[in-house]
Amino acid sequence: MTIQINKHNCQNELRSVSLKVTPARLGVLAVLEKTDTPLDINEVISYLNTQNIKVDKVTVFRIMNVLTLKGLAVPIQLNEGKLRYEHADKADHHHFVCEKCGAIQDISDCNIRQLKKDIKDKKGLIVKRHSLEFFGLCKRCQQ
Amino acid sequence: MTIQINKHNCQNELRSVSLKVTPARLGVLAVLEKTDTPLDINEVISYLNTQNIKVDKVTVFRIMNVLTLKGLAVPIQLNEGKLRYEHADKADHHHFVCEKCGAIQDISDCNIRQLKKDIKDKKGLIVKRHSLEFFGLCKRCQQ
DNA sequence: ATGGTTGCAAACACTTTGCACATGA
DNA sequence: TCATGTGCAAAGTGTTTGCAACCAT
Repeated sequence: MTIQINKHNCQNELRSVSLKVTPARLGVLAVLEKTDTPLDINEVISYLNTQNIKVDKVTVFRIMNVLTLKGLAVPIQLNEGKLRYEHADKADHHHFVCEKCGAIQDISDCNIRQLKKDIKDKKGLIVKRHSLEFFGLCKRCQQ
Repeated sequence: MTIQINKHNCQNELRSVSLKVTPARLGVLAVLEKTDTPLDINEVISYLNTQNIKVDKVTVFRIMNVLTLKGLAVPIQLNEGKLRYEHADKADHHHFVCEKCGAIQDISDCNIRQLKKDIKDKKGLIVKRHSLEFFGLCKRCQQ
């Protein structure tokens, strides 16, 4: 049931940006939708495999690029030397990365609007997007 | 004259963290000190070449790693798929990257302290460092 | 003298590209 | 049907590793 609904949503998302509906794209959108932490390419592929969707890594890279281009996915970088991706609908927050165990959790509500305004007023720069990531120790790793 | 002073400083910096003083390391520290924008490995090598310091790329990577480990340099990532480095003494600010021309400029005073405190109080996470980068259009590219 | 440092070759991880084949609309 | 999407091979880029030779202390 839920799967049907999600699948339906994903189809509409793809059609809304003039992309053809394929199993690989549906799977990628579905996992981005159902997952809370940003995923890297290998994690996406693992998920697709559990769903019996067989995709080449290159294809996933291409899907991520086109989803990013169309605004359905957002790439983020957590200083790992690789990109992770989130569903665009969830991308209005930031992340906390535990430096010890690598756990990633969301930090919402960064209230950075004022800062952007200052940058425009004082420096004349137009900020279109920003990245803000925190690194430290999660609860468990503090002990 | 200035060069002498800088060289002297760099030597002291290296000794203060128990690193041997070598031409390559002196050159790297010098360029990090004299440059305002964060540099990638190739830019560092180009500079070293202008100073007639011949170094292998691998060596520069190793120097960057050890300087980072010792706290003399700070790596930053501007969503380019590669690292840039700054001298640690200049690393208490953030950056603005023009999405059109690629120009990088400093944004100081991010006043993010309150945000860190909130994260600790509300979520119990200890933030040791953060990255905050802005992307948009610089003055010239707005026209 | 000797342990840290470097150069070179090779490997590694992530990502992109070219091209022929396959597939969705 | 036909533009678009995919798989496979290969290449590109950034980075790390192994090892022998080198050099700062």
